[in-house]
Amino acid sequence: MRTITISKAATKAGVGVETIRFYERKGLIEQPPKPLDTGFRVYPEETVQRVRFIRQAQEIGFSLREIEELLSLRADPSADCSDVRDRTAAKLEEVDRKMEQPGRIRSALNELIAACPGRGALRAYSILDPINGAKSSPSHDHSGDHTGNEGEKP
Amino acid sequence: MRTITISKAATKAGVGVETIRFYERKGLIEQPPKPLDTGFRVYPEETVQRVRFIRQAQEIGFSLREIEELLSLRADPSADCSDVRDRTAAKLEEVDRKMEQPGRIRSALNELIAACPGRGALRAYSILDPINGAKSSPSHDHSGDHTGNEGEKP
DNA sequence: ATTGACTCCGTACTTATGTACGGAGTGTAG
DNA sequence: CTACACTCCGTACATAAGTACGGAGTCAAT
Repeated sequence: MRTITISKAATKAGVGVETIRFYERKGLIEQPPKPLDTGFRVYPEETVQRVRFIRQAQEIGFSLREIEELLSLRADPSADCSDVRDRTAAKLEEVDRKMEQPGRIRSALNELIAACPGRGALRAYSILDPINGAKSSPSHDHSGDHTGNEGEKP
Repeated sequence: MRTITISKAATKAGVGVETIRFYERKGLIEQPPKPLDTGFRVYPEETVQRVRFIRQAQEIGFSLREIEELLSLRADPSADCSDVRDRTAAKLEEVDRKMEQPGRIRSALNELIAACPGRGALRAYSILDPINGAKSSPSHDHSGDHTGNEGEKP
């Protein structure tokens, strides 16, 4: 198996050496073997993929703790399968929930682009409008919305 | 226009009072008028939507700074439309990029669920495998991948 | 008018996620 | 063998995003 040094792994994964060590301390990547003669870490190439996964998962709003959970999901003969399946399904729901919002933002941004160059766009138009389902009348803002979540203290 | 107090706004938006004040300091929500007699902030209901948008955008990995940019995208007669359009298009790309990764994670999770209950699953199977396009042979791992990003220092 | 909830402000504390530093050991090209 | 890059470790520093605190003013009900 080809192995690489920490700086090579870091470069390939697009992070700093310190970040690798940080993830190691956090338990996100396994302590690599450190041959006794040198004491230097040697990494399998797989580690690079792991670090890249971590960065990408972070980009879409997963915390390191959540990413650790994602990475711990494994199906192997020794695992409690129904447990793994449950936790995986939970994560799946989370991901699905995460995908809804970008969709809304996407259409809002598209509407914004569409609204912009048109000379007829007389009223101010922000990204929040399509999201909130704004009416076309700027004044007389009947904002008594019923989006649930009426947490008024008793 | 119906107005509400800070604690009501916070409750409706599902955040703490301090968070509202924090967003205000950061410029994410406009300083609401504070009538001279009382000095207490009065919020339009719209603020609640704005705060909710902020939280949702955060969930999918936007920082407060990025969210401020999103919120500043407005089409109105006084704005430089082509500029707004460009910035909006840039954000749109960013959102699209963000949506790719959850898709990959989604299928990886699904594969994991599928692989789990099957008795035939002899080899360990983690979320990284489908993402990295793992082969079925556990040993003889030819990991010389060419995912670009060869940053080897000269 | 007193009480209890709410508000103000500034400042300090906390958690997550890295980054940087410093001094010592290691490995290698010339 | 020397110079230079790379590695080790622990600790300190940095930034983002809140969260909590303390003392003082305000409001609404009793």
